[in-house]
Amino acid sequence: MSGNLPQIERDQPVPAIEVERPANPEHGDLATNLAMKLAKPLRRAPIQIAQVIADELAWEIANAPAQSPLASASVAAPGFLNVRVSNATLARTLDAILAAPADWGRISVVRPRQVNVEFVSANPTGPLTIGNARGAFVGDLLCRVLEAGGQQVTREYYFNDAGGQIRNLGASVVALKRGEPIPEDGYHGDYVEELLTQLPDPVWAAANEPGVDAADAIGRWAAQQVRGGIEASLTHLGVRFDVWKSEASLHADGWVGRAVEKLRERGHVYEKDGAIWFASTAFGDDKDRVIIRSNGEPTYFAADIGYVAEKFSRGYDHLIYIWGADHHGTVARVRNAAEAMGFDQQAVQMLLYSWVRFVRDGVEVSMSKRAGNFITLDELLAEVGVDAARWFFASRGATSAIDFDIELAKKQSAENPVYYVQYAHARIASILRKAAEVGLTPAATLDPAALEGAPEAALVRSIVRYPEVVEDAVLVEETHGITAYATELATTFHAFYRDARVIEESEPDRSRARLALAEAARVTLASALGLLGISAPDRM
RNA sequence: GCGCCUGUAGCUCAGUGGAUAGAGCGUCGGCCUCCGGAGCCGAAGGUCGCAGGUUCGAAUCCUGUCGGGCGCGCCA
Repeated sequence: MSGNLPQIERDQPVPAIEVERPANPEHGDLATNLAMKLAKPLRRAPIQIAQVIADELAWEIANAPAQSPLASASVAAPGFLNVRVSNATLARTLDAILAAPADWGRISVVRPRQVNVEFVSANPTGPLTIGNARGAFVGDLLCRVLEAGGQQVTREYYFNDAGGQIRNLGASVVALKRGEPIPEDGYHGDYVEELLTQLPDPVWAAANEPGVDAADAIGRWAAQQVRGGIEASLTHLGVRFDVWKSEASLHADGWVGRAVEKLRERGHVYEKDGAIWFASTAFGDDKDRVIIRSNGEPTYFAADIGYVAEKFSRGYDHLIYIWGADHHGTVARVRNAAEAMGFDQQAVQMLLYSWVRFVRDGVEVSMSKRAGNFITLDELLAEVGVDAARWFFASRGATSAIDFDIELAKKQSAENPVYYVQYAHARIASILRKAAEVGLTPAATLDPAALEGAPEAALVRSIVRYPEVVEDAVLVEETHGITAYATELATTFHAFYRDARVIEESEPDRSRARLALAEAARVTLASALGLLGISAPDRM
């Protein structure tokens, strides 16, 4: 464009320009605000700049159509440059999808990292409840998105199986066993009675040996039982953890002590009122934090600090914590402690998911694990189904506060959008089966002319957008763009199905081209659902 | 009091400076001689909490303000 437009002065900052998909397809396949951004540095009207570029592109398309991926370029007020992609380009993309379906949607990795994602991390004092649900789904979905972006992800679960809570759980079981009332701080859920029925005689006998603290011993046994149940629940919803880390082991293996020592060496701790404090304010925190109590016991925060060091010792480039919004007060101190130990604070990040307000017929469900009135995660999944629950959480941003009406979810389960998407997938699978019966298979090489029809043009444009959707999801580390896209692609396919008859034995060429489009749509739906951990059934 | 999050259609939620603010559910009205009707088409429904500001352009950025949630332990 040097001949028609002035040069940008050397000291002028070059503005960031964007290329995007117009909301209105009539505007073209891609649009850019380039001309509007250049208006100021070039001192020209945006519409004029856009026209010069559009003319140049049009000249290229006319003179060397085989070299240009575009079919046309046009200008719209106040200075948008809109282009249309050629059918040949689209046809080649479809060929590539069918040739290597597993690679479709895979994006190029900029910088592969080892990432540790810690989530759920509920202590084994009872089964997982619906209160733990969002953390489980948000964490798993984040891991899937990170993996889609090429990161090496470790899913980690942190728990305390030795603290006062565990002892209280043990005391509750002991009381039931002895026919005594459950103590003040004890647990009352049905699962406590179940634990009692599972309690093996030898364990009970050993707990009652002289000199043994029965509540403590039974608590340790119960925690193990409960943890097994938690693992089973998580497996059921499709989340497997690579590492289960016990808080007690951090102390036993010396990580906590060494971390405190490290902070001391670097001059970030001091003593006051008989306790040892971490000077968190030096890193911008509101107040300093106790790490060793005046009675010599380390705080929970001390274990956190040791855990950071322990995690980094395993070679991770990045630590991510999935926490409920109520933990935001602890974010700064943990990151500050990491920095104080010499780690990069940027390498320690917390994703705070907002609270889910569980509602039944418009009335909030109040829960207390201790009092025993709670809904377990297993019960929720039994009511609404794993796929529907996954979709529910995947389609909402992690930080938005949301309502979950259980009755509504049950009522809507048959009309849940997840089934709409799965139905589209099953429908395509059925068409392909039927086509194969009459000897029709998807075309391996698509004729660009086959994409000229309106139904084909709309469907192919929806399909080829998929990698951008994945890239966006990786970038923002959220999944709701994927659910929205999958819904849109399903809608586009249903419209295609209505307008374009796929199986037509009298017109095998057109039929095979449409089968190729249908198959590409199916591959894309399966990939999008798979990314979310949701099944893509061939029949429903 | 201080800090973080949040306010978009009847409901649940998208929209990370661009064109006419979208989806699902719900409501109303249509569509089965034909590849799966768990589908399709159409309609109604919005002062983007409010008020200023920045910008060619603001739901989006800034300031103020009102409402909602959460956090401010030698608890875990």
